[in-house]
This record gives sequence, C-alpha cells and structure tokens, in this order.
Amino acid sequence: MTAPPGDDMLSRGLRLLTVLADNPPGLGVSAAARIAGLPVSSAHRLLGRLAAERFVAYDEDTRRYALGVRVLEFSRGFQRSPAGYSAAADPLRRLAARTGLPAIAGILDGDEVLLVLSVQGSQHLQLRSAEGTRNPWHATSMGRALVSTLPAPEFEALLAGDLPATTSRTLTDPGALREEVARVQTRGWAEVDEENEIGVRSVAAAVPYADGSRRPRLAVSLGAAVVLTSREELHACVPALLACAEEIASLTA
Amino acid sequence: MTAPPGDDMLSRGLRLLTVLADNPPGLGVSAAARIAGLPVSSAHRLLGRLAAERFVAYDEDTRRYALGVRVLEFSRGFQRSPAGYSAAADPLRRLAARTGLPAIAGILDGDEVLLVLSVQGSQHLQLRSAEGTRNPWHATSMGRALVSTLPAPEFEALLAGDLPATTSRTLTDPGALREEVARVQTRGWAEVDEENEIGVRSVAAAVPYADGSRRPRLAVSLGAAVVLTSREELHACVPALLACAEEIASLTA
DNA sequence: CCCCTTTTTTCCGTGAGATGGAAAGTGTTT
DNA sequence: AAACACTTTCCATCTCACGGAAAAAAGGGG
Repeated sequence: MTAPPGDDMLSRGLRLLTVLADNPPGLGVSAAARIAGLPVSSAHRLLGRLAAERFVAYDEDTRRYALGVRVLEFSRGFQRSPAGYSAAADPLRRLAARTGLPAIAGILDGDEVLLVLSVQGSQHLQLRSAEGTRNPWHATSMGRALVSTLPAPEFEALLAGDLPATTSRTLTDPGALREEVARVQTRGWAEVDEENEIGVRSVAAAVPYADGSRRPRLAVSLGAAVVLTSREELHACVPALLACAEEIASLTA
Repeated sequence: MTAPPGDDMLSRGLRLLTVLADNPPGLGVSAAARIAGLPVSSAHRLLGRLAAERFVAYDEDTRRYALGVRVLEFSRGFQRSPAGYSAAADPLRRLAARTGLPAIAGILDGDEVLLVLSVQGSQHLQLRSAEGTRNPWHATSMGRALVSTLPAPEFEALLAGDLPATTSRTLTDPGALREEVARVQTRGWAEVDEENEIGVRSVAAAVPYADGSRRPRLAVSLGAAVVLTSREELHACVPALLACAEEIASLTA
C-alpha cells in the first residue's frame, strides 16, 4: 500500500548510515528507525543487510548498531578523488609547522563549508575540527573566502538563503555580509573573529585555480584560540597562508 | 529473468561506492559496471541515484563518476563510534612529536590490519598511510602485536589462512610466524623490517584493555624509513610507544 | 515473581518498482 | 564514412521490497 516515492532501498540504507554517523554511540533498531523516519521492520531488514556487509557493526549483546569498519574505505577513496585534495596535505602541513597553528582546508558545498583536510598545530591547543565537519559559509573565514570567488548570481543566491547565527557575534545581515565579502575580494583573504565559535578566530584564503578549472574550489585556513593569539599575531601569518594557497594551486595545475 | 540472489539494490549501490573508492580518479558508467559486475543499465540507474544524493559526484562534461562529499559524513561518524578511537588521537600525536616519527593506530579486521588513525611525523619523510588503508596482518608490526592477544584458536585460524608475501622479505611460513608471535607475546611489542613495504620498518604494541572488554583491540605503531632510522634508533622509541599504549588504555577505561 | 511496557525479530500477501536487454543517442577513432 | 565504444532512455516482466501484525524477548516496577 504505502509506497516509497523516490525513496528506495538504497536511499533508505544510506539514510540509516548517516543517522548512525550523526547520533553518537550505538542505536537500537527502533531508535534508528524513528530518526530515519522508517518503519521498524524496514529498518531492521536494512540494518541487517548493512551489518552483513560490515558497513555497520552490530553488537549482539547490547543489540545496538554503529558504523562499521568498511565506511572508512569511502573516505579514503574520497581524499584522492577530484585531482586529489591529498596534494594539498603537504603544503598544509608545512603551513601548520611554520605558524604553529592548526591548518585546515575546505570546500564550499551548498551553503556550507565542508572541512576536507585538517592538520593540528604544534600548540597544545586542539581545535575540534574533524574532516567531514560542516559549518555555515557566512560564519567561517573559509566560507567567505570561497564565496568571494563565486559569480555574482550564485553569491546573491547564498545571501538570500538562510543565514543562521551560530554565535552572538555572527554577521547575519545580507548587506553587511556583501560588504565584508567585497573587502575579502580586494584584500585576498578573509577573517572571522568568534563568529562561528566563541573563543576561536581564523583567517582563510581561497586557492586560486587557473581560469576555467571546474574543480571545486579549495580554501585554506589558520585557526587560533583568542586567548592565545591576538588578531595582530594571526594577521602576521597571512603571508604564509597566501603562500600556501599559491603552492597548492601550482601543485594541482 | 536473471535475478539478484542475495544481491539487492543496497548492496549493489554500496559495491559501486567501494569500486569508486578503490579505482583512482573518475570512472565511466560502463567501467564501473564492469568492475562491480553489474549490467550497465543497472549501474547507470544506481549511480544516478547516488549522485542525486551526492554520495557520488558526477562530472557532466567528462561523464565520469567519483565519490561525493557526503561520504565524509560516514568516516567522521566512525571515528567516534566504538567508544572513540578519537581518544587515541592525542596520545598518538604526542608520541609522534616526541619521537619525530609518524605514528599510526589500527585494528584487526578479519585477516587484515585496518589503519584507523594516522599522524605524520616531523621528519619530512611522509609515509603513505591514510586512514582506511588495509594490510595483511602477518606483514605488519601492528598485525603481529594484535594477533598476539588473540585466543589460540583464532590465531591458528589466521595462520591457516592465506599468507601472501607483500615483499621478498615477508615471513610467510606459519611455523616461523608462530614463533615470531610468541616472541611478541613475551616481549610486549612487535617489529617488522621491510616485510610489508620495501624501505620501511616499524614497531608496534597492542593497547592493553581491561579484561572482558569487547572493544576491538587497538594497536599503535611507529614507522620509519630504513635510510633514515636504524633498527637501534627505532628500538629506542619502544618505551615511548609502550607508554603511549598504556595511556590510551587508561583513557578508554 | 508476575504483569506490563518497550523493543527486537519473524512472518507473509501484495504490488510497486527494480531489472536488464535492446535500441537510440553521442562522441571518438580508424 | 563507417565502425566502435560508451552513455542514456525505454519498457514489459516478475521479483523482491514493503510494512502491518503478531510473536518473542528484554527490561522495569511494584
């Protein structure tokens, strides 16, 4: 009777995987079904198949499901996919070593910035920035650096979209954002000060690709804890940041 | 007519994803179908759905498929799944900083060692060791450290299995391996010298968990290029390695 | 200890939709 | 131009996914 309209077995299975990915530890069948919006019996069947192929791990004692080891195969494959974000890994590592700050790289995915590479700095401060993390474009320095390279209509579309405030300092006014991005465009790098996360400031630059490159545009960023690094100190790292972006561009040419 | 026996839409879709993960850059429909062992029209349909949900990326111009950004969600979720391999990240980072060598952590998955965490050393040498990589247990130090903690029957089953030689120096004789693992058991750490990859030697130790812990057992390892680090120098790092393993055990207790 | 609730697991009749061969469309090579 | 390889669309067949329901199992009080 009730049908799956544009919602087949494959989508449902993948939906369950994302549910398991987003909800910390181990979920039971019914909990997973509830969150994924599926009938319990369907979720049970799907989870069983996923477990048989070890994309999910099933704990027989607790009867809970979690992501399985095989999902790692995917992320490994992803790193070397579009001409390799891996090419950016070495320059990024050098940048982190030179500045002592955590360095990350990300791409624009819809209206979010997706973190695709991350290397921790030498300071004991560890920012929680795992690969796969998403943040709204307008609250991050990478996001602003990336949108500053976008054609006007696409940029305006983003401005017209949802602009949630993640902290009390987040810029959410379209006009102010437009101005800020214009500044980024002329200056060549972007900055954010506790607008995405209290206690964290960062600078970022987009990697300049040769014209016509249809490769998803990458941005590199340096982060710092406000208590350890002043704006001036962070700004002093900008030349190194830009050099890193240039280096990546030359490698992936 | 021809039916999918135990091979449903979900398995096929995931198979395509792994095919895309394992075969470097961009695959066309027919290439992917060939490798995955699917009819072209089925592969076409499945890839289309995967692309619609952005688990695969489709390049309209080249008509090639690659893994999409959403697969990163999975690996991110995996890191914090079984009580968190992420807890091991900090000790591992310290180990790498202290020794200047790349430090990695892995688990035993079937007869392979799966690399789940990796931090690069400070030397400019970069071992190619990405998370998600698999290696045969008997050719790696982590593998030997891990099997040394296994109950005898499970260990014997592994010994009876396939023992491929990945280099000319790989130990493949079951008797010799049994002896070697016995040595690992008494000594508390394992060693491998160009048996998995020419030019690389490594030491490893299993993380000692409290008895009864059903958590997949983790091993930590230090790798080095033979041209840069002698066996003696690497052995000198073993105390730090063992301390790191202890630290992880205490954190995840 | 038993009853009650919640969750997990099994079962099965129905029909939506997955399937794959074939043909059309597209671009590249000989 | 023709031959080839690949991508994309189409469609008639019949499989296998679907989910409600019931059974089984696991907790949770009192």
